[in-house]
Amino acid sequence: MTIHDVARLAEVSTATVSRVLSGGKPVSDQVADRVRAAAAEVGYRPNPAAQTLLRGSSQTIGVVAPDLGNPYFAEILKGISAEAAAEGNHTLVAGTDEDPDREYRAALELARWVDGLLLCAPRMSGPRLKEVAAASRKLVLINRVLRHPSVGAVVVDYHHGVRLLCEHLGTLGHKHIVYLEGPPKAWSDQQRQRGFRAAEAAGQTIVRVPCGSALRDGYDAVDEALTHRPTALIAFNDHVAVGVLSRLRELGVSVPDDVSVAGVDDAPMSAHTDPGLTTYAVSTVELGRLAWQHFSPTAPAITTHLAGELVVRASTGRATRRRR
Amino acid sequence: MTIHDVARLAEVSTATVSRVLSGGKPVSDQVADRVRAAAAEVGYRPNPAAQTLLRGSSQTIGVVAPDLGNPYFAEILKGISAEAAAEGNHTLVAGTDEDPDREYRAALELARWVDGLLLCAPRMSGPRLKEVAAASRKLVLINRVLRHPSVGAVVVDYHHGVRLLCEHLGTLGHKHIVYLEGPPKAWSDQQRQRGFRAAEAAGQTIVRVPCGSALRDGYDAVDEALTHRPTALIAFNDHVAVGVLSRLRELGVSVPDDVSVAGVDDAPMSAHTDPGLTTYAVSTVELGRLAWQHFSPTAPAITTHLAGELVVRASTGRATRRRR
DNA sequence: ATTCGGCAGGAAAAGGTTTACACGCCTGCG
DNA sequence: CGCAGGCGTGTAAACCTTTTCCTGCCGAAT
Repeated sequence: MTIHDVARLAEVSTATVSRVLSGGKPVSDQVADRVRAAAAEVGYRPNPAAQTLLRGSSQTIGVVAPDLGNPYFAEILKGISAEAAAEGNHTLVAGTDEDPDREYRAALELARWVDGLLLCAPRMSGPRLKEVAAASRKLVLINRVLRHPSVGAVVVDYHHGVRLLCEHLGTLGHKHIVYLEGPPKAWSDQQRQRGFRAAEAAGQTIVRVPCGSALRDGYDAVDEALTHRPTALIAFNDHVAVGVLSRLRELGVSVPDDVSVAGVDDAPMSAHTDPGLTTYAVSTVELGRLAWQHFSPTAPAITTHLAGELVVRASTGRATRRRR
Repeated sequence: MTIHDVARLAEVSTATVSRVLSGGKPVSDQVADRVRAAAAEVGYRPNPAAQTLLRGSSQTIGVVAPDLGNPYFAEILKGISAEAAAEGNHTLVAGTDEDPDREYRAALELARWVDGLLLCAPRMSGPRLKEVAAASRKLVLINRVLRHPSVGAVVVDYHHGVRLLCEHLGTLGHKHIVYLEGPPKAWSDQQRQRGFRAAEAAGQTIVRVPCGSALRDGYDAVDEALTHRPTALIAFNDHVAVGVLSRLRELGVSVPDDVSVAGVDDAPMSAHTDPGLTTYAVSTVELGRLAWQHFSPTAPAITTHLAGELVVRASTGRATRRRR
């Protein structure tokens, strides 16, 4: 089952077998046919480990994400792995369950294997991130920036997104808004916070309630959020917002009549909730495509900014007087 | 950055370095410290390709799924990769976009790399599946059975699930049910069909409407489904059912007052739709755990059956007279 | 005192592939 | 007719690690 077996069977050298199958220098048709026949007969396929060892490239990229169950990351993974597969690359994946420490270890571990590493929304500290950058041949970040000469990134402009959402709500008369915060270490949460500070400067009241990034987090945070008597809720992302809608329905709070709800990201299901979710729409397809481009050997180590757009659906409406 | 550099720096042989770092035969403390210091100084980490070549094992499993964006597969991937990571294994992933041909090629490709291959709901033909089984060191299937002496599988009892759903609907007086079919090649769809045949034998009328496995498929299939004037709809899975609910809402069809809706799988969001989705609940955590167990070298090549349970939520109610 | 056993560490092979270099033959040109 | 060059093929090195086998040394036992 090795190249030697094929060579012996075809009565040629291993070099010739390699040339026929991997296409190097020209080989006479007669010999090539014999080799191909022999290879087919024993069902020969080259050993990838040996190829990797020699070439120094595994034709593989690594993807690390905080939560593979989150549709946002699942979509990104789907996109990037499709792009990779189209060019004959493989995708090695690791979930970290939002644990910065596991994330760090997983990244270092994968770095040795892969040609390039994609870190989705990394939570680890800056110094550790630089360590990972040094350990990996190519590092690309999604939704995190890092001042480093060899690291590419593609980030969504959440600052802009939050401002759009707040302006939209402002136009509808909302002055008291609760923001259900994402994971504390998340860079993308900090970007949203910047947007909220701008909204505060513009006269809106923003109350921050700790929450998280999962559906269940949103569901659980609603009760506390309502104690602040907001006229509108903005969730860290759409996944959270779905949980929020669900809990509000349970409590008999009407959306958007009693309270408006908005999310961020435009998850696939967001158009299908009841009511449809107003959100800041980001194309995960585009995100995956841009991230993939950063892996090209010639790609410059720059940060690409990706703007989304406001999608208004039925979950936001005119502000009514504060409840209770 | 190779073991030779460390050996030279510590003034020992490469064999000793390997013994210190990978723990083989005993090494004197004095030498061991010198090696560890040298390794730390140059930040040495063994080359995984070389280790793989030598050991014949990559400490990696491969996962192939029809659609990584489908929460069902995303959850399974999350579970299996977590299990794998806990034992120091990596996860290589490939999406196939429901294309049996790409699935076949991806499986063969991955088979050379990995210690074990997990095929989620494979759509490829039986003969091809056997080919993949022969090419891989260990093959485990999810939601597909194959008569083969070395292939393990874990399958959900969809036949049972559909019968439970139909009985539940029967109790509520439903006699005219539309089933929104899954992908034609899917084994798990055929299992559901068996369940429906049992329901037909019990006197219910089942009309089959081609649909698919994605949210959008459900949304698109509703209009045709309604032409059959059913009192209840059963979707291939919950993902599809969410699309169904959305389209019904758009059409002003009330659930469950005008028509009942049920899904299969109990996706994370199913408890949070409006109305909550009646479904046949399957634990993806359990599914992942069982699949992982099959990768143990001592695991027998058997098919494990996993039963779910009926979860009744608000989307199913008493049958009313047929609309229109 | 000599031999044997045990222990620490070194040399070298094996794992499978690709590719630079070398070699031989044939052809074409001087 | 002789030499050079090109084409097709073989040989062997390189990629990096682990592990087997072996060597040399020291202490203990006969």
